[in-house]
Amino acid sequence: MAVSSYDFSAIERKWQTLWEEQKSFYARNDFSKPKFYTLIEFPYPSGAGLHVGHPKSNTAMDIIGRKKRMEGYNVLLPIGWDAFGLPTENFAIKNHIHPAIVTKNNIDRFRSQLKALGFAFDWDREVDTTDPNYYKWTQWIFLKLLEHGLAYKTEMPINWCTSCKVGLANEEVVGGVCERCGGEVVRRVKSQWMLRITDYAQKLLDGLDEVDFIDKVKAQQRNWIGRSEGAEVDFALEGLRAKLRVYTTRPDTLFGATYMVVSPEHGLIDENEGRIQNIEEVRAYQREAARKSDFERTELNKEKTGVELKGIRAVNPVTGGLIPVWIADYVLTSYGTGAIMAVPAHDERDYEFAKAFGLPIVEVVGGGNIEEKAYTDIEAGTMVNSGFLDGLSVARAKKRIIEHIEKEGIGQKKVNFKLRDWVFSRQRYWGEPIPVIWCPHCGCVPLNEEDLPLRLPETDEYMPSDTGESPLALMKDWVNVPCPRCGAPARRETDTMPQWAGSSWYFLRYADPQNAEALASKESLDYWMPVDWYNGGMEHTTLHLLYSRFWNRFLYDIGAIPNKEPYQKRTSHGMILGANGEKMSKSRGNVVNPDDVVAEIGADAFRLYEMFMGAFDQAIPWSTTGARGCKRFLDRVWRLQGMMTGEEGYSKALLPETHLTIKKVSDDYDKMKFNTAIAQMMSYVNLLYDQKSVTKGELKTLLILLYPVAPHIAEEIWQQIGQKGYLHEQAWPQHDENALKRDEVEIAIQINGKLRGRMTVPADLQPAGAEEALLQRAEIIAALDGKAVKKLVFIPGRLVNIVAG
RNA sequence: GCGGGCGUGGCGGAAUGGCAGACGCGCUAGACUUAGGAUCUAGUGCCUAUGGCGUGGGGGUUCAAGUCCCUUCGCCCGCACCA
Repeated sequence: MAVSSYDFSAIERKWQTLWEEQKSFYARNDFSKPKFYTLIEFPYPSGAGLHVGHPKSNTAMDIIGRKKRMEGYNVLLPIGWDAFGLPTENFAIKNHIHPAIVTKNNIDRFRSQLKALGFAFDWDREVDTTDPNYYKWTQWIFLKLLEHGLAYKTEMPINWCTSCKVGLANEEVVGGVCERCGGEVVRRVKSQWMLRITDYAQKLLDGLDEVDFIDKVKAQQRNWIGRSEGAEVDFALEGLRAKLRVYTTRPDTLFGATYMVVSPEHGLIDENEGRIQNIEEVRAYQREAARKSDFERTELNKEKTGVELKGIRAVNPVTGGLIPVWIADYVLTSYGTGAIMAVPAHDERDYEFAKAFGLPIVEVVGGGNIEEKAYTDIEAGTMVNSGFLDGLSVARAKKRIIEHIEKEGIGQKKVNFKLRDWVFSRQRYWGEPIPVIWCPHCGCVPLNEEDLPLRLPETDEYMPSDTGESPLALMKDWVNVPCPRCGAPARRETDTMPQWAGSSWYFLRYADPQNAEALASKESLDYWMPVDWYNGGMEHTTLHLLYSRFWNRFLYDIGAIPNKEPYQKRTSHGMILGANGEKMSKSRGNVVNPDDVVAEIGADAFRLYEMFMGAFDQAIPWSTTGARGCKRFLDRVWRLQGMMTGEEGYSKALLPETHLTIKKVSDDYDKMKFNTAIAQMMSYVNLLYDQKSVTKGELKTLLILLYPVAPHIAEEIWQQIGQKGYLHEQAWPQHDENALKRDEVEIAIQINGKLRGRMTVPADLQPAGAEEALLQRAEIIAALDGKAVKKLVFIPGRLVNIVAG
């Protein structure tokens, strides 16, 4: 072994084996100790193996967990596999290997890669979403949702990925294309299972006030839920009994509603086909809108299009005026009532539409210039041309008009959400079967709980079909079963659940992963939940995080679990970019393989570098030389052994710096400021090298501080210098505030705010009464250079600033 | 358009309103070496250098501004015809 370097591969293997044999990091079922539940997002075991992004999140929570353990907590840091899903299935189809085999191989590879990085996982609690003992409970939760009316099947237009041949949730369509494969997404009407997450919109919004999530995550969740307050108002239709109901957030502008618009899919057209004089034109417009994918429909949103429904006119309920009704695709069928009252003077879209089609624009809020553009300010402006609202502010007018319409029985206050129900079925093989049976007599019959799990049938026929029917439909033996209720011949549901299902409750299973009687025992949930600290990627903020909060809240509401919110604290790590500053991808050729890094510099240096690269939540490019620098630092720590004196305490010369290092590293770990914690340790080691010696006490403290980031080398040196026991059994060191104090400090001398010199003064020198003494100092007289002193500001320990002229 | 964030050396980045550039990378010179992606020592913001200028630009508050306020430019992320 070279003197200057340490044999990381032998050392890392040694400690990993020992930790595993001794189960050093397994959570204890000792419910009397204070607990701390740290969670990372369980990985999807893809064929590509571990990505450098995984260790970033894992190392961070490993550091937090190891430190908490040394502070006396019973720590749970579990790991598992989110293993159902399309990429595995696609790989299986392409290579003619069963998805279960592909999954097993991928998991094995991930497991060995993670073990090689030395994470302090509790490997006894591994969960796998594709294990029937696990998905039994995913299916059980589905049955509960069904029982409580939160799961339903309906015909609806869905987002259909033409490449994956699968329906997608709104959340899975990004920029008009499939989030997974980038394929074109079109709308197709299909019968789909849906989960009524919209019933939980308000609860999911309110729950955010109770948890400690980083602001960015809270903001994105609020944005996605999209609560708005307004009113629903009925507009009478000339000569018809039916009314046209609209939703508006600006009921105050009701007097300015000069026309109405319904979405192309609105029922008004079919119901009044005979009355519409230009029905041909209207039908053509509908066909055109239906043909467009959502992507095209939003892409082409620059110019407003639409057709007037000739023969249909509405009555403005406050002015009594007759106003035209239009059909246009800028009105969405999926939001509000699918119909709007258009107030062109005070809404940009209505303004644009009115200009395009020459519709009247009536100002009802004064303060803007509606000749130029719509006036949308709700803070300023006074009502005009609005009868009994004239002279009121927008806010007051809103209250008054709602009172009015409620009294008149033509509408009421209404809250709306942008959040849509969750499209929950997939027409694919590699997912949890939905445990219901369709009976010609009884309809939709849920399986009995004792018949769970409903296992995926063994088959080689798992290709998706263009018709959109699940491959499971081909398996006659499996599909055709008697109805559990009446015994008549019936068929199983052949759709499977989306990948989000298994990940929506896995954090609960970790509390008690072997339980066959319940998703987890009450005692274990009472003890472990909620998750104290959950770190994951920003990309899961609107999908996984919202879905899992929904399931957790539902399970709480039915009394299955003890806590409302699953995660007490949520943080997010920044992406690791390729060396060229771009996102890592195979096509860009800038992917860094963790195996290669571990082979070159070892797991400890790899972990250290990922924590040192920069602020934890920022996106930062990878640097191979930077990673080597971290290896260099560990070599320097290794060589401290040769400079060690036998003294158990701290040397006097470095006493303040030693205690400062304890304080800074401890505080910074807790705040996830890993980069500055490591920088402090580097500075400290540089100082030890300057001294050319280190006491045993100092080295021991340094090893404990370094241990959460670089556990293998720390344990090895600990043993090499003759320490008994293991580092993870040690108590976390405390700093002594008194020891931070120095006798003398060097402060800056500023004249008019500019640096003009330095001097050393007693550390306890206080501003009161110090001015005279300071002005006698030779350094200050020199810096003043004869100028007259006007004012003196002394900041102890920092500087003295003299205003002079 | 709405929401969130960012702008500091050649690079990654540090800085409770108090000495800008900690720490690391890279680079330069030297030492030790048969050798060096090893180690050690010194240096390294810029410039017309005993001084001056510097945290995207402009203005302001302050004894003191990367940090606070106003304004402007640029970039990134999320959502987006949500009435």
